[in-house]
Amino acid sequence: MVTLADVARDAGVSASTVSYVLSGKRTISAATRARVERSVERLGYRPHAGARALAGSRSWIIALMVPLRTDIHVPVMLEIAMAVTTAARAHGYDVLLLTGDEGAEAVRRVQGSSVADAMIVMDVELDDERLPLLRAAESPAVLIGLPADPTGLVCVDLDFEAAGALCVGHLAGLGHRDIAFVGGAPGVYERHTGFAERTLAGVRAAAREHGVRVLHRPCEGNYASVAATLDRILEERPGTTAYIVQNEAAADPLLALLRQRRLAVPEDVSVVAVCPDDVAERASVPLTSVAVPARDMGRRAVEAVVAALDGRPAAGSVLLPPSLTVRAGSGPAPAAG
Amino acid sequence: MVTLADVARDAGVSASTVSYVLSGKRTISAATRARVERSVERLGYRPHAGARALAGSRSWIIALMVPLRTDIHVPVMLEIAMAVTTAARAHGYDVLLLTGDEGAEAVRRVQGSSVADAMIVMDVELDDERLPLLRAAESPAVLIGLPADPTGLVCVDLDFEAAGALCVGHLAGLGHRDIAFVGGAPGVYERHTGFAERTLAGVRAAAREHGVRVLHRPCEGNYASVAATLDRILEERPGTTAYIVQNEAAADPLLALLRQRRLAVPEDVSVVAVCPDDVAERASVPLTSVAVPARDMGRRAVEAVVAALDGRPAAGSVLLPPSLTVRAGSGPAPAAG
DNA sequence: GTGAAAGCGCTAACAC
DNA sequence: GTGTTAGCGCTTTCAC
Repeated sequence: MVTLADVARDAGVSASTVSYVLSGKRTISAATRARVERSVERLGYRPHAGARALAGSRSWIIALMVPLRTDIHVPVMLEIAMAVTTAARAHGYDVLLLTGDEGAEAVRRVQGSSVADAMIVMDVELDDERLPLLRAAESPAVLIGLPADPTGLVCVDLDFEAAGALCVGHLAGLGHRDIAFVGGAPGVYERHTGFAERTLAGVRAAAREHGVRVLHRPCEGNYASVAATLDRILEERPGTTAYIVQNEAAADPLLALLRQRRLAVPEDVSVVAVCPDDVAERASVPLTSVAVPARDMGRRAVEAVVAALDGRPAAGSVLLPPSLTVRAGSGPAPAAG
Repeated sequence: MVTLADVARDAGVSASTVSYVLSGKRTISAATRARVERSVERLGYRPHAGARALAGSRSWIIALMVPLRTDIHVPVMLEIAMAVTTAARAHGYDVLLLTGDEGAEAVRRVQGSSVADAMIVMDVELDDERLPLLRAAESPAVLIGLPADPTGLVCVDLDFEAAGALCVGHLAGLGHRDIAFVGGAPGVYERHTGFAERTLAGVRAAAREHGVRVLHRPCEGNYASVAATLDRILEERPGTTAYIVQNEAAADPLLALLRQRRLAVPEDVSVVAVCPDDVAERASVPLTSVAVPARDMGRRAVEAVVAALDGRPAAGSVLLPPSLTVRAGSGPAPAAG
C-alpha cells in the first residue's frame, strides 16, 4: 500500500505538504505542487479512508436507509438510491446502504461509530420511531418523505397533498363527478406512511372544494387485487368516470381490466396516475400523471446533507411542487347517460 | 463521543483489556468482563469505525456495485442489493453502494483507499472491463453473474443456460413445437450481458436436442414494444404455441395482448417466464417459471466474500441449479388445427 | 489475566 | 511557502 509518507519521500517534500497539496488548504508553489502531483500519479497513491476519517473526523460517507418492504414501488426506491449515490459522489462522498428493517438501531450504530458523517432516511412514517434519534443527533440527517411533525428535521419530498389536489382538479375540470382513488397497498396506510396519507388528504380536500365525489380504495400492485378493487368500485359507484392511481404497479393491470370491460380510455373513463414519468409513458395507454421526481429528490437530499456538513444550515424542508402532464389517459367526462 | 479510554477509565481497567473483552481475542476473568460490559452499556460506547479500520486494517465494509441501467429488471437488482446488505450485517459488515457507471475507476478507488475490505459486483458483462482489476486485486471480489472467462474469479449466478434449457424441455414435453423466446431489451444483448447470452444458448441447445423451433426476439419491457414484438412473432411464425419470457416487465403486457387476441392461456398458448417467483405468481395468469433466486444469490455472494476475508479461500464459482415451478400459465400444446 | 506502549496513515495546529 | 509534531481512537505486540 502506498502511503502519504511514500509520496512525500518520492517528491522530496514533507508529509504535510503532500496533504496540503491534496486538500488545497494552503497555498503551494507551482513547482512543489507539480512534483507532488507527479509522485501521487506515479505511485498511484490513494489516501487511506480510515486514517483520513480518524485524523480529519470526517468519513466522507453518507448513510442511506432504504426500506426493505415490497409494498411500495421498488423502482422508485432504487432510482432515488442511485440518484443519492451519484449526487454524493459528485461531492466526494460515498454511500453506505442500510436496510430499513434495522430501524432505530441502525441510526444509533451509524451515529455512534462515526462510520458516516450524515444520514438520509427513506420511507418515513408519519410518526416514525427514528425521528427522536435523528432530531437529537449531532450529525445531519435528511428525510426523503415528510412525517407528521417535521420540526427540527430537514425533509425533502414531493408535495403529495398538492399532487392529490392537482389530480382531482384536472379531472373536475374535465367534468368528472365520480372519481375513484386507487391507492397504495393497505400496509402503506396501516403504517401511516407520509406520502400515502398526504395524497389522500389532498384528494379529499380538493374533492370537497370542487364538489365531486371520491371513493378511496387501497390496492395491492397485482392483477388479482386490482381486479377485485375495480369490481368493488364499479359495484358501489357504477357512475365512476375517472380513476386516480397512486400504486405504480396497479396502473397497467387497471388499464387491461378496463379494456376487458369495454371501457375505452379516455372516451369512457379517464385514468390519472401519481408515478414516475417513465411509468406513465410506458403504460399501454400513456397516462396523464403527476410525476414523482425520484432523481430530483435524491439529488436535493444530498445537497441538503452536504450543505449542513459544510456548515451551511439547511433551511427547513423542501416540498417539491407537483406538476401534471396531460397524456392520452384523460379526457372530458362522457355525457351523462 | 465515547472512546475506549472512557470505558477503560469507567471500568477501572486498561484500554487493551477493553479491546480484548470486545474482540474476545484473549481470555478475560468473568469479573473484569462484567465490569467492562457494564461500562460499555452504561456509556453507550461504539468503536470508532475509522480508528478500528486504521489499527486493525479491516474496515468491516463490503463494497457493492449496482448497475445504474434501467433495461434490466430493477426489482431483482434491489432485491439482491438488500439481500447482500442483510447478509453482510449478519457477519458484522456494512455495505458501500457503488453505481455501475463509475466502472473500473470505482474499483481502483475502493481498492486503493481501503474504504472496503472486499467487493461484490453485479451486472457483469461477458468481457467486462473491471475483470482484470478484480483478478489482480489483493482484496476479495465476488461477481454476481458469470463472465466469458471466470478464471481466477469467484462468481455466483443462476445457471441461466440450464434455466433456458429447462423452459424448452418443459414446453417440448407438453408437445409444443413452435416456441417464441421474448428476451431482454436489445441493449442487454449489445452489452453481451452474461445471463442473457447464456439463457439464449441454453434455449437454442435444448431446442436442437428436442427438435423444436425457437424464434428469439429481444424486447423492451413496455406495452408498445411487447405489442410490436408479438405482432412480428405471429407474422413470422403463426403456429407459435408457447412463449418463454425473460424480461420480467414484459410478462404482464404479453398476457394482456394474448387475451386481446382471444388466445387463452394455457389452452391456446403457454407462457413460461424466467423471473423471481413473486412476479410469476402475481401475473394476471400465474406463470410457470424458472425462479431467479435473488435473495439466495445475494446471500451466497456475501458468504463467499466473508469466507475469503476469513482466510477460507472460496472454491471457484457457484452456479445455482434452476428450478421450474409449474403454474397455470403452461399446458399441453393444442391439437394441431 | 492484565497493563504499557508502539504504531496504523492521516490532518492540522504551530513554527519559521 | 514549507517543515515539524502532536494527536485522532483503536489493535496488538511485548512484558509481567
